[in-house]
Amino acid sequence: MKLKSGQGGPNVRAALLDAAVALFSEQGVAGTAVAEIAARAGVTSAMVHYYFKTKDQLLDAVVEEKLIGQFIAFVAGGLDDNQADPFLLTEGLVRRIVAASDRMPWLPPLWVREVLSEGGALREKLLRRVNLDKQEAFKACIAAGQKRGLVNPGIHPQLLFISVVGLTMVPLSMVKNWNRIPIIGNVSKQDLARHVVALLKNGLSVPGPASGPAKTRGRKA
Amino acid sequence: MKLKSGQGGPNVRAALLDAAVALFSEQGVAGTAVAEIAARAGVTSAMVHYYFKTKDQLLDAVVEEKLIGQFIAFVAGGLDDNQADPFLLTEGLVRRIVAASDRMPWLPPLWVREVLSEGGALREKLLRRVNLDKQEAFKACIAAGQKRGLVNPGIHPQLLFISVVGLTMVPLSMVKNWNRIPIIGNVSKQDLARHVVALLKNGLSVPGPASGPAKTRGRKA
Amino acid sequence: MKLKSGQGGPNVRAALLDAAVALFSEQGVAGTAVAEIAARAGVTSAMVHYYFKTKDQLLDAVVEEKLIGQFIAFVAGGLDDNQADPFLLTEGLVRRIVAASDRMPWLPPLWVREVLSEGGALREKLLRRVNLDKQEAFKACIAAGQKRGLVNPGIHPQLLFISVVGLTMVPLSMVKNWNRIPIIGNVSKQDLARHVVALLKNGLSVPGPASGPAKTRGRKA
Amino acid sequence: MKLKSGQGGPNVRAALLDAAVALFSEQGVAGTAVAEIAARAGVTSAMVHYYFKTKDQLLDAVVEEKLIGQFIAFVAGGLDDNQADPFLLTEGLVRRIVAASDRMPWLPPLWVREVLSEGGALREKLLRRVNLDKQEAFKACIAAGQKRGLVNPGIHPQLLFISVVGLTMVPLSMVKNWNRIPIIGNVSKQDLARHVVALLKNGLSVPGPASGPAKTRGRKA
DNA sequence: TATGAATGAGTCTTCATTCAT
DNA sequence: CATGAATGAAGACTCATTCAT
Repeated sequence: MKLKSGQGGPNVRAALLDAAVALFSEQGVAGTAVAEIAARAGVTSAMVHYYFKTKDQLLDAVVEEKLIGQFIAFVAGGLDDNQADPFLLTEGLVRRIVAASDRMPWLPPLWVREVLSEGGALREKLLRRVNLDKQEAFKACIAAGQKRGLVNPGIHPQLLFISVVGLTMVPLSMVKNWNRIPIIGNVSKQDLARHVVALLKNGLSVPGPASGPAKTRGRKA
Repeated sequence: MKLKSGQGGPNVRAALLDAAVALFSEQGVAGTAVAEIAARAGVTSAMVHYYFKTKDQLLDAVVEEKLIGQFIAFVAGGLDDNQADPFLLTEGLVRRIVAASDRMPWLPPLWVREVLSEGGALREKLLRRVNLDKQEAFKACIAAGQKRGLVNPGIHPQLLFISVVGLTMVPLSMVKNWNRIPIIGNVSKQDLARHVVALLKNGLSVPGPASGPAKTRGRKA
Repeated sequence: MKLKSGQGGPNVRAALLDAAVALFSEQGVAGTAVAEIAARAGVTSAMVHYYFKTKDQLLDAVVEEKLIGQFIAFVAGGLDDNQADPFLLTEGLVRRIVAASDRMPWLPPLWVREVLSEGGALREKLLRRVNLDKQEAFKACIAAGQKRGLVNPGIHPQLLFISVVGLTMVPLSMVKNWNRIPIIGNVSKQDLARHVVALLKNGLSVPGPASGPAKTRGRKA
Repeated sequence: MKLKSGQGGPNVRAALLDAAVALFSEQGVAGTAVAEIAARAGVTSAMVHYYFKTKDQLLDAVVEEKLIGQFIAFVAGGLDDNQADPFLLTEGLVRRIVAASDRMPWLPPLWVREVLSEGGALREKLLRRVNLDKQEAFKACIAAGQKRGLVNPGIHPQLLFISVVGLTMVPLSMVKNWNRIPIIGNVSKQDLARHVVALLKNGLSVPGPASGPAKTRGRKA
């Protein structure tokens, strides 16, 4: 795996970033030594400082190039259409996130631990850099849907985005351990996508004439 | 803040556990030095080893006494009734979790980072000790509801529990930062509870005669 | 084994000294924590300081009461007679040392490590307190024997005492491990005593008229 | 004393090993801090871990490179000849050990404290690695001598090797303090070698026609 | 007497970082 | 570009010692 001298350059930088996200995903940022990242990339820890100066700046690069440039770009890239329809937009978001976790299996654990968690090592860095327009548009789309009477008025448009994230990222971050947890057992990512889409699309829809589903089903039947 | 002698003993142990969960919640387990915990409790770091022997055993105590004894006991304690009704059961679960985060504000960030995250410092410890019967019963209740035609068949009973956790814990873990995130802005925990309950109860209900909510809105309009 | 309160007193002090020599023998002085000694005696480490003030003063007590009062007194006690005969004196010394190791099995390892070793924790303390008259007398007896033509003139009277110590204490300090060392194998303390006595008595005797023992014994016979 | 860069590397490793054996010899393994070793070699304590990873692995290196590679190799190297003659073999062993203590003055105290002592820090490590063939051959040579009627039958062949060690190592380990001990006083290593050789060669020889030297001298005179 | 609680100093070890080559 | 060597700061853990009760 070691890179031959003379070619290194950009290769090494990329290899270091890949090694970094992989290890951060498995062990967390605080639990990963710079030397481990270097070793996984087949170089010395001094090279990490050569390319990124400090561990903190390596984190900046991870945020910029991996989280924003790779993950967010991928997810946002598939949402440009259908911005009018809250249901299609939401479904698309879910499917893009699940699809992203196939290309970037390191992402969900890293995101849950270092972005979603208070005090996560990447949280502040990401918030400072990321463009929230897409989330703003998502919220607006939901809110508009509610005004048009298409969307369940009990939903908080501001909270739906984070709900989607929680519904997808948390299970995806545990994907490797699903079979170890008896309650979850044998489910696939496709099962997860279907489950979340079913829950969200039905949950977003306007409740039927009977006021509340829980209370009224009895009457219905 | 220093404790006067005569009250030490058990008090200090409890104070150390409290300090530990607070700091773990803010900085993560790996990012929290034993000395910080001690300082927050007003004692020397040697006292942490006096009461817990090692940092790892301190984590054991946190899992046993705080996560299981305090949080899980509290949440599970409120679910004994209504086990027959999937809707009431789910709503109750959500409300207990939100209520728990009032009494134990340190919990959600700690849970997201150290329990939900792969490689989280408390994950394995908790899985080894916790009793999963309640989760099993939850899954069974949902599945039974589906068989009786009361629950949305698109739902995966095995995934609903983790969905509830993701829907609640992730936003709750960011509660302190809600106002800093423009998209979320000014919402309360009560708003969150209402939102999640609305989403889940409607999402769990059986879709109306029209096949899918997303496809049918057209007709309405 | 725990002592009931109310009786403690001298019992505890003695138990602590016993525990100390046992542990020092097994783990060395530097490798033995005060708390271990206390635990072996069934009390708290604070009691060690109550009875001996500091670890260093505990060492003083070990030297005074165990090494001098117990071991040296025992060995010297058996040597009062036969001071005239170098052979009997030497044999007696060997036999007393071996006998002492039966009553005080902790002694040889402790002696080798902490008295014979340069920088041993008890070395200086012992040298400062011990009365060397007996050793002086031993040396004188050997020297006198040489002058009378009874003792091998190749022997250094000043070095014979330490030779006896080395010949006995070193093997005795390894007694527990003899069977683990294939070269030594199955020998008893009695075997050791016989071996050392044979070696010393013959070694001390005046070589035959033939110049070298190895080459000439043939001729004699 | 600090080493200028450019010569570092292997030099520092060797300097650390030298510093280690010197300090272990003076203060014992348990009594020597890693930082002391580093300081004596003119570097930081982190360098000890750079070269040896842990203190325990430093001990492994001491055993391998200093005890086995240096001392045992030196002593065994001089014994290849004369294996047939028990007297020459024994004398050679003594002289090699004494000669070794000139080149490696740190050895005898280290050997007595950490190899001969039960629970010594290097004891187990050495026993696990060392080749005991030479000792086996020594024992066999003595035993063969006995069968041929050349060697004192009172000697235990299995115990002679450890006797030689005790006779040499114990006094050698105290060499620095000889003049402080009045009984020993002013003797040189050469005196010691002569004394031990005289004692052993005569002791090994077959006792004269008179049954026992101690009992018969009376008659003689 | 005896203890539990508390501390401060010290030890081993890790790690981000630097630098000469 | 790339490395090996070196460091300083920090962290977990141990331990002799003290003291109020």
